[in-house]
Amino acid sequence: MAKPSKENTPITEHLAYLLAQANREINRQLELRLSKEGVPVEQWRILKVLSDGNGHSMGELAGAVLLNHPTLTKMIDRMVSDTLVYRVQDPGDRRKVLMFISDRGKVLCKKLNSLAVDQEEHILESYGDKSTSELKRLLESLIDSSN
Amino acid sequence: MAKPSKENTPITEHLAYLLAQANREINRQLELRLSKEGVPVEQWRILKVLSDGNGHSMGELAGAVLLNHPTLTKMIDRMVSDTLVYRVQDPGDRRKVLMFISDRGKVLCKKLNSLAVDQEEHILESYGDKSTSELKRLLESLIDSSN
DNA sequence: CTTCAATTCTTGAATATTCAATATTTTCAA
DNA sequence: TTGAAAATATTGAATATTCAAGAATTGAAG
Repeated sequence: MAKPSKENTPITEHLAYLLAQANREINRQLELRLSKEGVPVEQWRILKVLSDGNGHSMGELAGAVLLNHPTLTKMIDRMVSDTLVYRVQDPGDRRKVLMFISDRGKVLCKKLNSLAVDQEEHILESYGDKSTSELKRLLESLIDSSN
Repeated sequence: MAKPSKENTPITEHLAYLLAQANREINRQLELRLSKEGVPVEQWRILKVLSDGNGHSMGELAGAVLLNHPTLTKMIDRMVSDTLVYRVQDPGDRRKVLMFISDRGKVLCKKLNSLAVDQEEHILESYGDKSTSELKRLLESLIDSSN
């Protein structure tokens, strides 16, 4: 009888793989919806975080929208050109830049939110209410336990 | 009483976001382990899929390792240079290229598997046996329901 | 005070990914 | 059997991301 080693487990059974696959699929669907407004998912996240009206530093934003710092800087450059957001130097700490959402950004964000809600609703239909909330709960606790 | 609209749900409660966050974190951890052998996660996936010893076409591989086609081609180019895998034209359909793992690839794959198992074990410890298998189950069914 | 380390953000060069176009082979209908 | 459409993989140009270095500011120890 062979030793029951986990080393030969097919890739499709690894948690890391399942997460990547699910993420890829859901993200692809969301991308598709948001492309109606020509906006990448990351920009929607940025707008959503900023839509509390407060200023958020670049470092804070980078963490919140899951982008590393230089990538965020360049994406923000584009969004500033599109007048969706704007920079203000933090008066309390001049190393920091505070990002704010513009009026135009708010308008766009509303449209994007509704597209995103459409998707969540679509998932709820095909996947089920119960599974969805259970999955969310488990993901949250996985994220917690990883820190 | 305001209408209970979902449009203002914070980003952290969206399934798409939770998936992205969990994926990012778990992937980062795996990356860290595999970097001991200087191999990106995608290459481990490729080696693992090919380690059944059969030939796999590029299209098949691309789907299995979650890379799009041109990206895979270029990654395979590198792996061929490193003599981890090799190409054979499919005799039955000469449009296709069949990929095979080399002996060197097999040796590397073994080491990588054990690093990956380490990680899964680490997750099991901190996150729990039950949660892990429940999460896997839910992810699988989410993926199924998205097709 | 002053200087040195740490924090925050940006920049430029090196890499990697993606999109559109191309080349090759197969399929299939006329 | 021929010719057009589909399938498969690669390539090259355009974009995007990352890594390492740089500039500015703050904090804090001496």
